[in-house]
Amino acid sequence: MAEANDAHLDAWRRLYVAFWQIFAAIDADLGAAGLPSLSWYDALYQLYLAPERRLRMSELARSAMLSRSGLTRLVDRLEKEGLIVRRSCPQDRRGQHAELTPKGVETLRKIWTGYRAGIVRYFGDHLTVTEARQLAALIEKIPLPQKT
Amino acid sequence: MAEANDAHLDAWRRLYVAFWQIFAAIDADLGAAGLPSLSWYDALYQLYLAPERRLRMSELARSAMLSRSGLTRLVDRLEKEGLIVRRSCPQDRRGQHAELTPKGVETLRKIWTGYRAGIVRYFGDHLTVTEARQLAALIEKIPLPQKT
DNA sequence: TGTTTTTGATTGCGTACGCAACTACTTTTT
DNA sequence: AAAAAGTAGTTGCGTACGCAATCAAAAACA
Repeated sequence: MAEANDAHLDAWRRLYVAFWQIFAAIDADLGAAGLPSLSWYDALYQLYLAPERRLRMSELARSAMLSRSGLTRLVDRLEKEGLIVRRSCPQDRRGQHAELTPKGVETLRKIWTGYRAGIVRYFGDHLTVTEARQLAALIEKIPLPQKT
Repeated sequence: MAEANDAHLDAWRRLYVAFWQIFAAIDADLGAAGLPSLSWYDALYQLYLAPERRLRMSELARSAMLSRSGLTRLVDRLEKEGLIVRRSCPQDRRGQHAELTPKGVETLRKIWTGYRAGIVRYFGDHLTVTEARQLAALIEKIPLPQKT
């Protein structure tokens, strides 16, 4: 294990504060614009990326960074709004697919418009393209923690 | 407003995913070690930094990035554990100070031990000192959002 | 000075989340 | 094939949070 250098701790602390503030500012702007929050975006976006725009509940939970029970409730809310539908999975009768509806795609686009504006305003505007690439490259050096 | 360049959006997305995963991993390790979570650390640490180790409730709410009501409840829990005490403020009889107790300092140190280990493990170990400084410098370019 | 407005903190209420227990189904074992 | 173990998703319960309403005290104003 490397030494717990001050430079690392300092970098983490700055990142921590900046991230939370930016995140909160973006989410607040979305709310003020009458748009759903980022947890909805994350789930809808993962479905949008998936083949046939559907995922098993557990897969979606992992990619949306939620517990399984948390995801069940989030899917309940999304389904109540007609943004997704549950479909029982033919291969495994225990399983469910969450599938994006056309209305869900439309909502995803609306959220993205506001989300992108927030990213630009609170983050992108303050970095050049080169700096953004440098930042991305630094982040890429950090492996995602393994769930143990 | 600058153009919403792909490099910026890409950098944000990587930062977003990495931050959440690291944060969740650290918090999970703290929980597994029987230590309080990072919201406690944040509040206790802000008090630790403050002159006479006390702050007005509103000040603490801002620096701990919580709503006032959220902070009231957090302070309730911390006070119940004896980590802080409320003291009514002589200058303003509406006001309260939250003041760190010796037990609070001790708990802060315990959390920091685990927190630092998590930062090292999930973040610091994957960057050189130079890279950590570069990352900190990039983050510093981004101003904290103004509360509007 | 008395009244209105503002401010600091708390409380009621609703929302979102995780953990552990549960149900239903599948896979493995014997 | 029957029993045991494992897995997918949901539900009960407890926790943490924000918003809006509230109360007490201070500040601004008349």
